Amino acid sequence: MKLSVRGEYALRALTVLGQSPRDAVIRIQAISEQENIPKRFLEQILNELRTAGFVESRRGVAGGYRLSRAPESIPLAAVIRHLEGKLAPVGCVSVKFYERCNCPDESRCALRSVMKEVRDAIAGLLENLTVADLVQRADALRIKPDLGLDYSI
Amino acid sequence: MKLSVRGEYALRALTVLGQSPRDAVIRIQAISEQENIPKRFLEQILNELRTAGFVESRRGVAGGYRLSRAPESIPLAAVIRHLEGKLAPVGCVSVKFYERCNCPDESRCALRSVMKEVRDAIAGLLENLTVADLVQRADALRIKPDLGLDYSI
DNA sequence: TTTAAATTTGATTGGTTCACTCAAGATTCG
DNA sequence: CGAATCTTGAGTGAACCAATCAAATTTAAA
Repeated sequence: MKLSVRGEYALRALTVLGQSPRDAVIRIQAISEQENIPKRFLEQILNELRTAGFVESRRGVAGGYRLSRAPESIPLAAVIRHLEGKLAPVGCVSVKFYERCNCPDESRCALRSVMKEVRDAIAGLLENLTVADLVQRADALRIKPDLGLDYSI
Repeated sequence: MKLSVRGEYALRALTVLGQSPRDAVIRIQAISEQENIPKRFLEQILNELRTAGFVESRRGVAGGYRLSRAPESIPLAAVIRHLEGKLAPVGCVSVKFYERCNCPDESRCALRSVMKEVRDAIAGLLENLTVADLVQRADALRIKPDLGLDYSI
């Protein structure tokens, strides 16, 4: 899997919506500023999320976006599949976006058998994580930031 | 991670080389025919693999390519990193190709924490699999093909 | 020593995707 | 009305991808 900037912005935006009260609508402008996402680009992305059914919008002066379902029922895998396509590293091992490859015999392709494992590892994680998990992690990280690889010698 | 056709061809070619006696050189033409890879493109790819140190070549009428190290000591992760770049789905969680992202605070980014897990799952697999595993699987699959999703109702 | 077979090198093509911008329209509320 | 917002579709410049091509170099065999 590879996440383009578009997909990254989408998931960050969904996290913001998930952090807000369920019925409140949030303006694009607000998300754009808070998350440092180009506004015009975010308009486009939120619109895709709307047609995909993840969010709903309200127009006009008191308009904005909100989640259209509970954050627990929006798996990250579903969002990524809508915006980026397959999770699998190659088409010939994708479950939802299968495409035949040009190797002489797919059923005896060693590379394919390895890539299947990679796909399963990725999908196994992303099917079970939802927007609610993103929200929960954001909360946890607010208190205890992940300093990750930033160690000093 | 995403594997482009280039990387896929590279790994298939390495598998062929791994299947042959250690000191034999194999012609591009032969690999191209056996694996159904465009010859001109394969030339370019094998050349990259050579400059990266995975294979060595012999020129002239009895020329060809062979692995430059034992297949057990060529991890798939190393090959993919050379040809495609990072394994991680986003730059901000990549160990070898880190790049800062534009989120307001990386150490408190929920998405980043999720993507880290994805990266670890991918890298955990690909660091431990080598060209020798590809060869071994190819042998196993020759006898017992993987019929995978091709079930009939 | 000639010649054919092979790799080597580097340029280039045509197509696609990416990240982003812009402009004009539609909707809602005060 | 009019201001703020979403909606829609088009368009741009850069990068990337898969593949091709031409020419140079190397080697072994005849």
